[in-house]
Order: sequence, then C-alpha cells, then structure tokens
Amino acid sequence: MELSKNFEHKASEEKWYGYWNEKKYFHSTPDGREPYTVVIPPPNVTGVLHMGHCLNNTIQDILVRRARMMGKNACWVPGTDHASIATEAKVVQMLREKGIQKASLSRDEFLGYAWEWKEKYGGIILQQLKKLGCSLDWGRTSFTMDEDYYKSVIKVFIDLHEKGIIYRGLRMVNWDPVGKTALSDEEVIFKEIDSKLYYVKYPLADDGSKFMTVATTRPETILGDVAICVHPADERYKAWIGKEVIVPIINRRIPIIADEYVDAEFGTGALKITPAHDKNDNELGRKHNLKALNTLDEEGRFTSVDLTDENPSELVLSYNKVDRFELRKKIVDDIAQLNQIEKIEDYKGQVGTSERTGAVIESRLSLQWFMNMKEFLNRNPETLRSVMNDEIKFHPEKTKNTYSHWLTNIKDWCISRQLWWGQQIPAWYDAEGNYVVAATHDEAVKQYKAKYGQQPPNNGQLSQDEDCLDTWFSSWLWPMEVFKGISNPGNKDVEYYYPTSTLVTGQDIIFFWVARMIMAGYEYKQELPFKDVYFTGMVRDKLGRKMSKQLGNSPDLLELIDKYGADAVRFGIMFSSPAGNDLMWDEGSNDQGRNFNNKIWNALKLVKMWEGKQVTGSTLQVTGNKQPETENFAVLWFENRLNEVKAEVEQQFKEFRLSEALKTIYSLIWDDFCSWYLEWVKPGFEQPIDAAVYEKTVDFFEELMQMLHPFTPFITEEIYHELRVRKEGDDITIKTMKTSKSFDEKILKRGAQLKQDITAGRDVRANQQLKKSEKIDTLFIKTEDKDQYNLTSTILLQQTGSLEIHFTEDPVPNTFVGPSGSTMFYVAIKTNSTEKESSEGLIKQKKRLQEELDYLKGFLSSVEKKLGNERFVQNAKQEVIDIERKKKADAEAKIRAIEESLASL
RNA sequence: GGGAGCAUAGCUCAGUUGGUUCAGAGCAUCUGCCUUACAAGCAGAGGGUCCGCGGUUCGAGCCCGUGUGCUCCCACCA
Repeated sequence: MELSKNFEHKASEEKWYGYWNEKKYFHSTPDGREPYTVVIPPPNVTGVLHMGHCLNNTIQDILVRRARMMGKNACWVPGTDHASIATEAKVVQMLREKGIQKASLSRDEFLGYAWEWKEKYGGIILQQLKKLGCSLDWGRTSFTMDEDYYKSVIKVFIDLHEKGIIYRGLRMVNWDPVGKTALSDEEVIFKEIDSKLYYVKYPLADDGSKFMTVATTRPETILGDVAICVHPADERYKAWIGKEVIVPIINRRIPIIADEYVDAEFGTGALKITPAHDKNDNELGRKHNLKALNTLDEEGRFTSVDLTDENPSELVLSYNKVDRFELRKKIVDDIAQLNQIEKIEDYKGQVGTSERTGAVIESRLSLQWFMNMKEFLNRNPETLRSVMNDEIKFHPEKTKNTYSHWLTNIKDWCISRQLWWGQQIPAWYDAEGNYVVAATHDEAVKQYKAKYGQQPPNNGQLSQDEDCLDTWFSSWLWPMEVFKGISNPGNKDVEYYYPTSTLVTGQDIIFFWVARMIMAGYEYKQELPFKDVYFTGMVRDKLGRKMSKQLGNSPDLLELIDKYGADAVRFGIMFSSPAGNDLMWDEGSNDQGRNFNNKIWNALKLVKMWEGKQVTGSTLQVTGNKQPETENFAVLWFENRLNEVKAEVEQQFKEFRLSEALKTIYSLIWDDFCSWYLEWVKPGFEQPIDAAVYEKTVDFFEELMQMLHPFTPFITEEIYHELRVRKEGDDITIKTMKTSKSFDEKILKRGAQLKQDITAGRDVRANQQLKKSEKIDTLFIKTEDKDQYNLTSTILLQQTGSLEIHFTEDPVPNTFVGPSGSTMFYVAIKTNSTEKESSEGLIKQKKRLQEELDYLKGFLSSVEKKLGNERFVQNAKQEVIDIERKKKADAEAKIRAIEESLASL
C-alpha cells in the first residue's frame, strides 16, 4: 500500500491505543518477572488535563514503557483524588447556579449531588490521558473515595487515634472564611500585599489626657483587644506597665503588660493583644492569662457574642454581620471621629491566603482534629534517614534539603475540614460533647459503654462528627491502598508491587504528599513506598510566567494533540524539559516534534522503496572476525554506532536525564541514520539494493524505533508494522529491547574520519560551485595511514562525487585543498566550468587556507608555551603531557601541509 | 529574617574528576539549493569578556572568596 506523504497522527493514535487496550498490554498481574510499579499522582477528580499533567504523565509513561520493553512487569496505576475542598467548592458553585443553597440541603442530599457531579465529570481527565498515549493499567483505576479506600482511611484514623497520635483540641487554626473550613499550614499561601499601618491612641484609664499609641495593620480586631504589651526593658514604657488603657469604641479597660516577645523597634513598640484573632497573641494571651474575645464569625463578619457582658453600645451592635474588610474601614472612620488615629502609614505585609479559595486566612480559635507529627516521626525515624542516605533517591538532589528542613521543623497537622465531601471523621458524641472514636455507630456505642460505664444518654444515640478529613489524609495511603494494602493487608498484589519503583510528581507537593506517603509507608508497611522520586519543575510560558487560567497562557492540551499529534506534543515537552527545573514551554516545540515525525516517516518511505528491489548474492558480513567487505562499511559502522549510543542512553535513563536521552536518540536517528547511514547504503537511481544490506537496514530501523518508542509511542508502533509483516502479537509496545553490546572504537573512528572527509569534499565542491552532475576528477589524500581507507574509499568516492582516489605523501600542486581531520585533501577537478571560475575559486581558497593557517599557528604557539613551561611539565600528568605533544606534532604537520599547498597555488 | 538554587550564543539549555581542537547542542538568523525519502527538507555560514572582581593552581566555564541580578522554599515582627 502506498504510504501517505506525512505521518497521519489522528488515525494512528486512535487505531493503536484501541489495539493496545484490546490486547491488554497495559494490564499487569503478578508473575515471576521483576515488577516496575508507578502510581499516578491522582489528579483532582473534576480536573482537566493541563500542561503540568502533560509533562508529568509523559515522563511516567516514558519510564513505564521503557521498563516494559526491558522485560519488566510494568504496572502503572491510574486514578483520581476526591480533592475535598476543591470539589466541594465546585459542587457548591454548581448548586448556586441552580439556585440551591448548600445550607438548605442535608448532608445526604448534598453528597447525592456531589456523587452525581463526580460520575459526570470524574472520568474526563482519565480519558484525556488516553489521548496522550499513557500506558496505564485501566483495570486498576482507583479513587480515594472508593468503598474500600474510604474504609482504609477510617481504619488508619482510628488506629492513629488509638496510638495517641491523633487528638482533638481547641487550637488556633488557619480559617478560610470563604470555604468556611480549617486548613493545614501547608494549604496557606503567603502573599505580599500593600496595606496600611494604623497608629491608634489608647487613652490612659487614670488620666484621659495621656495616650498609649499602638500600631496595627488590623484595626478591625480592636474590639477584641484584651491587653497592650510592651518590652520590659523599653524605657519609654517602663512607667506604664501595670496601668490600664481604654480600648476605643468599646471602652474596655485593659492592662499594659510586658513581654520580651515584643519588638521595641517596630511601630511604637507597643503591641495590642487580640488572642482570638492572632496566633502569637493567642500564645501571649495564654501565658498572661488573658481572655480570648472572638469578634469575627466563621464567615469573617463581625459578631458581638463574646461582648454581651459589656453591654455593647448601639455603634458596636451596628457592626454586626459587617464583613471584616468593610469593618476595618468603618472602625478606622469611627476612631478617627474620636480623634484617636494618630497617623496612617503605607505598609507592605505578608498575608496568608487559602490555596484553594484564595480567601485571606483568619487565625481562629477552633476545636479541630490534629495529628502529632513529631511523635509520629519519632515512631518512624526512617522517614528522614532513608531519604538522606539515598535509599529513596530524590531527583534532583537539592530537594533533599527542602524535605529535611520541613521534617526537622514539623508542626502538628490539622486534619479536620468543615466539609462534607470526603471521609467523615469517625468520632461519635453524646449531647455533652463526650466522644469515642469508632468505625460504626454500633461499635461506638460499645466503646462508649466501656469508656463511660453507661449507655449513651438520648436513647443510646450518638451523633457522628460532622466534619471530614483533609484530602491528603487519604492520598498519603495511595501507593499502598491502590493495591488494597490497608484494606486487605498482605494480599498478593501489594506484596508484589509494593514498594513501588518511581514516583513522578511536582516539587510543590513534597510536603503535602511525598513526605506523608513516606511516613505512612513506614508506619503501615515498615517499608519505603518508592525507590526514586523524580520531581518535575513547573511549566511556564516562554515569558517565564506560570501557566494559569487567569493569564490565559495555558494552552488547551487536547487542541494541541489534535493539531500536532500526541507524539509531537510529547516530544515537544520532553525536548525542552531540563530535569527537575522549570521549563519554558513554547508552542514551537511541537513543530520540532512534528518535523521529527515527518523525518522518520520519510526515512520509512525511502526504505520501503527498496523493499521490492533487493538482489541476493550479497557478501555482507558485519559480524564475526572476517574482514568485512568494503561496500559494507556503512552497515558495520552503524551497528557499532548504534551500540555506542545505546549505552549512552542507558546511562542517561539510569540518571533520569530523560530530556538528554531524547536528544541523543534524536541525533542518532536524524544525523547518523538519515543523514549518513541511509545516504551511504542508498543505491543509485533505479538500482537494486543488496538484500542483506536491506535486511540490516530494516533491523536498524526497528531498533531505533524501539529506542524512541517510550517517547513517541504511536508513530513508532506504526512504523514497526510498516517495516515488516508482523505475526499476531508482535508489537513494539511489548517487544523486548536488546541492550547495548560492545562496540569497536576503531570502526567508530573511521566512521568519524569518513564523515570529515566527505564534508571536506563537499566543501570544495561548494566552493567551486560544482553542479551535482559534475564529477571530481581525482581525490588525493595525503596521509601516513592509507590502510584506514580500505573500508571507506568506495563510500568516499560516491559521496563526494569523485571518479578516482589516490594516496600521496606529498602535496599535490594545482589542486583545491580541504583539510580534514589529520589528513589533507587535494581535489583535482576537470570540468568545463572550472576553467573560467578557477581563478576566482583559487583566490577564495587561498584566503580560507590562510585563515586556517593563522588559527593553527596561534594554536601551536599556545601549545608550545604550555610545553615550554617547566612547571607544567613537572606537575601535569604524563598522559596530559603526551596529549599536548601530539597536539603539537599534529598542528606542525598540518601547518607544513597548508604552507606547501599555499606555495603550490 | 533564615535557607536553597541559578547566571554560558538572540532564545532554551548541555558542559561528568580542573587538562584531548573546550567554548558546545537545538531553535532562531543569514547564504546557496524545489538534488528521484523529506522545503515540516538539504548543504553551509555567522554569532559568546562562560555575570563583575579577587584568589588557589603549571593550568579555571568547572574549585574558593566576594559583589550584582534573578528564581524558589521556609518563617505570620504587630
């Protein structure tokens, strides 16, 4: 069948992905082979594929496909994360658009909508991964809220509670007033914002004419002030300590206290203490036995509930339900009315925002569930040790620092969220707030009886905690639970596939996810969860900006795949992807991918043209000890070259230098195979090709496609099937790759020399503007080792378009000269056109030779200087000196040859 | 405030233990070519004070110090 002009990616992608799937090539079951396991970092169930996913999953697919082709039992597990806060926010939004308020729904009703949403949109991102060609084991698709998974999360919670690692407590937490939930420290992102520093005057209680001025960025919290704090050594305020001042508007008398925490240099050196709305204030408050007066509700609006004892004024009551930012303005205005604002300065401050909703975080006192991470880490010291001693290898290595820093400064993890979408906390309460932790109500009642010695009041009913668990409290079990390692410990799958091999993920979730998976691995499997972690950088646009929906600089991946083909997109992103660094992505890289595909496709077309034109009777011998025939040098050389590059690529894979591996293969195919090898074996126009050479060429092509296949799976499978008629089940996806064999340096050197010689010949041709039909009469080669040309002279003649080749030891007068490696080239041209152009050509060539000569002389003098330096000769290694001597001799020989040529011109 | 990383051609980046002609690759640019696989191509060419300064060394893109400029992480000085 006639091949299309270019590679047609659409048909090919559809055909092969369906075929691979049908053949279950990506499905893995435990067997005698060595496993290679990768678990996908589960994307948000409602997410869509973006460039970050593209990079991340392409890398995983490359690793998995390569492992599969190396004969390992490769298993790549797909799945999604329920992403509690993100998904819940989306569902709430969707309901709002329908005119339904979350507050008007029961928990079950809400979850009904959420599951409906999940069923509808949950599979999209997985379908998109198929488009990208990802060889995931779809039979193992997991979801962090699957029934078993859910139970496992609960089981772990109960277990850690029993071990005393999980506790409930009233603590300052990061509160998201938009999501109306607590967040862990990791979910808070600090941003620098322009704000104001307000200097507020607090009158002294004893003497209303005197004021204490306090600088604050948050005047809206003033009504919650319970003290003013100064540094004990601050001379300005020593006399004030122990006295009282009056809080503006609310007119509360509060003490002036002293604590070394205060920085006398900042603002006025006096700090107002609001224990209900600031973490540090809260600590100070506890230390000095101060009350915490809450003045903001869960939505960040003013509330006077804690102020009722003080008979709040009309003004204070008028603040009720006013949003915190509006409140700030109002209070500042009202204090200004009282003449108690001294001044307002511009100020740049850090403000915490919610990772998911973007809302400014409030510190809020709240009863939440926590995990004592220090204690947990003490139980599992391997968590840090295994990474630091490279048992778990981080790539790039610098990420180890980040990891160790976080672990050594680890804080308690707030794991409860005031959300419904997620695993509901298995704690059960009576009306008084006494609680037990258990998986079911029945179990809870039993425990209650044991703990409190009686039936739960209220007819034996306990009510379950309304909150659910942080998403990461489920995803940290991912590498185990996708193999049911928690819900069904010791099963065949988990024993075979765990620990997994490589984790590929972003540096941004090293704490959220990677660290916690390692801890969980040691706690529940007494083993590391993976052996290598490959951290990808961030995908940025070519201006270096993060890709984001807001900026509109994030391309639609499916459109790209449609336009360029999945192979080209994969190629593009890998080609511009330095390991572990951020990558500047530009749509142009897809062009390069497409061009490369086109190049390979055309090579296929060329080879296919020879298919029917083979003649047998070949003397081809490329293996064994016999001296190969001259005309088969091309085959001999490429075989060696292939093995050389294979070894290189194997090393690059070992070091996870995937981008470089791709570049190496790219150059092997484009330069060595297409530009050199195929030209060397290409028969003349309408001429037949040696059948054995043809077979070897197809073999090479096949091996090249195997090397490339992990990067661009579709075109390589397509070409594999075009090259030969295949038996059922003979597909590149599952074909085992041959590893590198030894190669002969001598052959490679001759190949390199041959390339140089051909280039030198072309150079002369180009300079003398020879037409393709015009032949070089004689090629003179001045060399001391003419034997090295035994194998290559035929190719040399053909490739330079020469009629004859002569070896000489002397310069050849009246010829054109082209230095090539360690030899000299003299070209005698006898054509109609040369005579009229030769004088011009000679001048040109004289100039070039002169330039070459100047360079060589400069080079020689630098080498001579080096060798003339006694200290160099004394100190340098012998081999370095020998190299310098050889450089000197070579340069001298060349200079002599060029001078002779110049003289003869 | 603490820590980490980066700086090499117009752009994106390689450059391993300090020593081969080491100053590289791809893209972009320029010059020739529609040569019977490929113009999405072929054959060539130009382009760099290896961020500045100082040091170690026979020898530094590479090691040390220092300055500058970027990036990231950690840390709620109100």
